[in-house]
Amino acid sequence: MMNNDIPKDYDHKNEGKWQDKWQKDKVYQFTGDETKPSYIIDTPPPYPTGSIHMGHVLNWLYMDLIARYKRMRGFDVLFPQGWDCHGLPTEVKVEETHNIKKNDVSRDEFRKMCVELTQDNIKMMKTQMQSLGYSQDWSREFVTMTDEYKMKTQLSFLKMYEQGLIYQAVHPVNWCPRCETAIAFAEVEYHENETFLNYLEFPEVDGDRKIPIATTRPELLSACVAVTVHPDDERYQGLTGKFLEVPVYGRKVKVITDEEVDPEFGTGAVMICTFGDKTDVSWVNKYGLDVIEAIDEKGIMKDVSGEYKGCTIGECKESIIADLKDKGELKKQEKVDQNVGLCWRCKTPIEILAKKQWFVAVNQITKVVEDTANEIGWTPEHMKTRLLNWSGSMDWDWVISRQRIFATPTPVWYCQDCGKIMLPDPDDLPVDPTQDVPKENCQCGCNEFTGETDVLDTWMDSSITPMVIAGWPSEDYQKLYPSSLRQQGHDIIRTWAFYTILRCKALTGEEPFNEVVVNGMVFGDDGHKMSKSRGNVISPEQVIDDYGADALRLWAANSVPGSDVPFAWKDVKHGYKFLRKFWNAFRFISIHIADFQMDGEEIKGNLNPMDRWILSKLNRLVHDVTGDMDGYNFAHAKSSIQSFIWNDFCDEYIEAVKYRLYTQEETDSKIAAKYTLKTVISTSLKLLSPFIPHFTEEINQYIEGDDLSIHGTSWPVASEDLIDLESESVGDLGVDVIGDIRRFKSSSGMPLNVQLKRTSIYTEDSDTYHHLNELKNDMKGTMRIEDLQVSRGQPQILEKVVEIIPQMNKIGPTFRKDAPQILKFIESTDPQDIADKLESEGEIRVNDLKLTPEYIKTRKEITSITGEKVDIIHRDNLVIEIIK
RNA sequence: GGGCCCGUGGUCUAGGGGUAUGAUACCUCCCUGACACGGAGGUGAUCACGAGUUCGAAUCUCGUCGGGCCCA
Repeated sequence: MMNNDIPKDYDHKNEGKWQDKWQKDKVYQFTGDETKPSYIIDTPPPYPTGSIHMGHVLNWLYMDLIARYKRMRGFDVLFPQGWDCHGLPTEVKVEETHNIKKNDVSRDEFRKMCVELTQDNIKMMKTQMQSLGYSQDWSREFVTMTDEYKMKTQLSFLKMYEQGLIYQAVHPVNWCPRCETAIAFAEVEYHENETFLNYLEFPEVDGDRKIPIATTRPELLSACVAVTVHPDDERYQGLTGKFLEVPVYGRKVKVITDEEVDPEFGTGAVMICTFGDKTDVSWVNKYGLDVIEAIDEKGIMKDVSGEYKGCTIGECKESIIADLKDKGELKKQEKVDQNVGLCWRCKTPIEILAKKQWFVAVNQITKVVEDTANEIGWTPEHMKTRLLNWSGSMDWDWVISRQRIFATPTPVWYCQDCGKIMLPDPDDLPVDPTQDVPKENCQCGCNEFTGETDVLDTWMDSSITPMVIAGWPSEDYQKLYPSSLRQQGHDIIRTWAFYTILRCKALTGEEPFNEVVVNGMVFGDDGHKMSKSRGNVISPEQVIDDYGADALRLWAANSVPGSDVPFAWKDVKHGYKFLRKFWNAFRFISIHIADFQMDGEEIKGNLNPMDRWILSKLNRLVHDVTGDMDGYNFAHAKSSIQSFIWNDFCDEYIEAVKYRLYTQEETDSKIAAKYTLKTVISTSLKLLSPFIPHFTEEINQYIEGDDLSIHGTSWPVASEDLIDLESESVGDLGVDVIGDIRRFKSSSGMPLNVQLKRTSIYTEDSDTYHHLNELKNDMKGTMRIEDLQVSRGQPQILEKVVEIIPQMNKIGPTFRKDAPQILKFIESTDPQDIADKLESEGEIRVNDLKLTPEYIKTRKEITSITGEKVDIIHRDNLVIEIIK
């Protein structure tokens, strides 16, 4: 050890140096040579936005902790990193950056721009990830926009199509008429506004009744396919199954009933259209109603609108209301509030259009997904319930078509003559059907094809990662499949978990991962999920600049799977303080153990009581922390280590060992102290290394040199023989008595290093007496006591018992329902009388109950002092008498 | 509206039938030969509310209220 090189302060700016070294030395490389059992992490591929956020920090820290821990436990760990590239935000960003609309350039050109942007974003995020010290094996990086990956996504499409799990059908989608694209629910922004509820009348076809209908969307009259009322609504009894005539268009529509109708709203009779809102969609599905398309992709009324054909939606609405008014068919108008869905980016009201789409037949295999979910271990367990509840309530299949450009193309052509679907040969993948053509003619003889322009949902890419990282579709992918672990945030359980289990099970017949660990959300200081739109974001880089990655990691590690974590600067600062504390302790120790050679067994025979105390605690710590890591209880692991180092080791042990280190000769006691210091430091460094990899590496170089990374060492094994409750209670006694005297000095204004003339400790308990004698040197040396006496018996003072403290944990189980009698007795009797009686007779009869000393504790005070002026400290079964 | 989770000192948090753990903030004292970016002590919680089970409930049960995530 080169102690004179150790700087006075720890500098977190060195973190980068270690990160570079780890990369250079390939410390985290997966070997795959099967000399060790493998442990595979199905790392979620983030969307390359260009910057990582606190959610990533938390999510990846869990994976990194597990990866590092498993490596040290002897596993060959595969911790790859991928990027889920495809998606609308990138298309939007490219349009903004280049100031174009995507249809202004060729699909290919547009895609190229997206690829370039994504490559830049990946590069930035990769740098950020490395700056946090995450131990991914970057030689295993995967990127979903590459040909290699697209080939896999398309192959998975073909295989599921062959199995009948992918099909094409007409389906409603959210559509932005301005952007001319389908958008996901997540991309719909809801906005409150006011509109008119228009009251019309639909005459009965075979009768005289006129049914009042209230609608906010009269422009969709042409697309009206039914009228529905609540089954219990007395106003409309006897109407079910009858036909009504739609005003203006004269078409006949049936009356149906449904529980979901709110009789209080409007007239209680609702017209169902294609598609006024989401409820319309569910009714159309539920009752198999017709689909009449009145609005086209640009938001223009179609032929079925009759005279309004060619109008915009707004124009049509205006005219139709005016015309109805003229004819006297508009009975009244009423203002109502409505929640209208807008396109998140251009704020145009969205429409629901029916489009031909590709689907994954979710409903066919929900049961299989559920069974598979039950075979996977979930931490926390209740996250599985979320998934099961979700999958049980799926009523639509999964729409995988997207009307976009930057995504994996749907590998399908349509014959221009007969419309037959043509699929590519698996060997030719990946294909872009808008550019490539099928190798063979259609069965009908035609060789003209239209390529599918719709691309695939990005979840089609990212739901096969466990297979991809294992090398699928190559034959030997099963060696690395299924993954050992998937780590993910709970906000997207319903997408990633459901889709991944579904797809992997369908394609491989096996579950994708053995275990799932779910992390919570990171909250900002407003108590909400940290997000750009809420403006409560703190960037990881900001924290790393000021306090370093390790301090940030300590913040994130102070959490457990499933629980949300508030971000707080003070927690980061606290982590930083801990590093400094450890650094200083290490610097002190290094002075003393600079040339110390460990040569085990002989030293172990010479251990002092305080050595045995700290070593027992250390080994118990190793045992506990190992259990915590296995159970993913990171917060508990982290705080136990931290409190051990800070309180037990620094505040107590080091203080109690100083007097031994300051002796001139190399006594056995001094050697034992050095051995203990070095053992504690080295072992706790290893326990901490997954949490604070840079800091522990920095210190490790001073102990071991920089040839061997601490991250290549193995996890400490608890020496059960050193875990000894007796040694711990002896040491605890020493810590307590030293603490009492330290506090005494402090409260009587004495500097800690001033000598005490004489101190006597009295006890009547023979074990305590024995233990105090063992600890005599430590107490004397640590507290600078000139003359320390340990005696059996009582000091020559008068004392009074002022309180009897009932020990509920003993009284309760013994006396059960009689416990209140005991408590009442204690409360109503003079404490001194109780103590005296117990002292003289060993028991007290309370009615028929026998109260003995083990059920109580006493608190005493000195009432007067005899002889010399002394100070007295009471503690459990001993008394300390101090003469300054 | 539905599913799941959570309400513990000012703030954050541990525990999950026996009188509440720690951190932070605040106050007081102390420069002790690693660390004042440190140490010692202190103030501060009827464990969201209400009922029930029990000798005993923060803990179990039911209900109410409040919050979060996801979904409609």
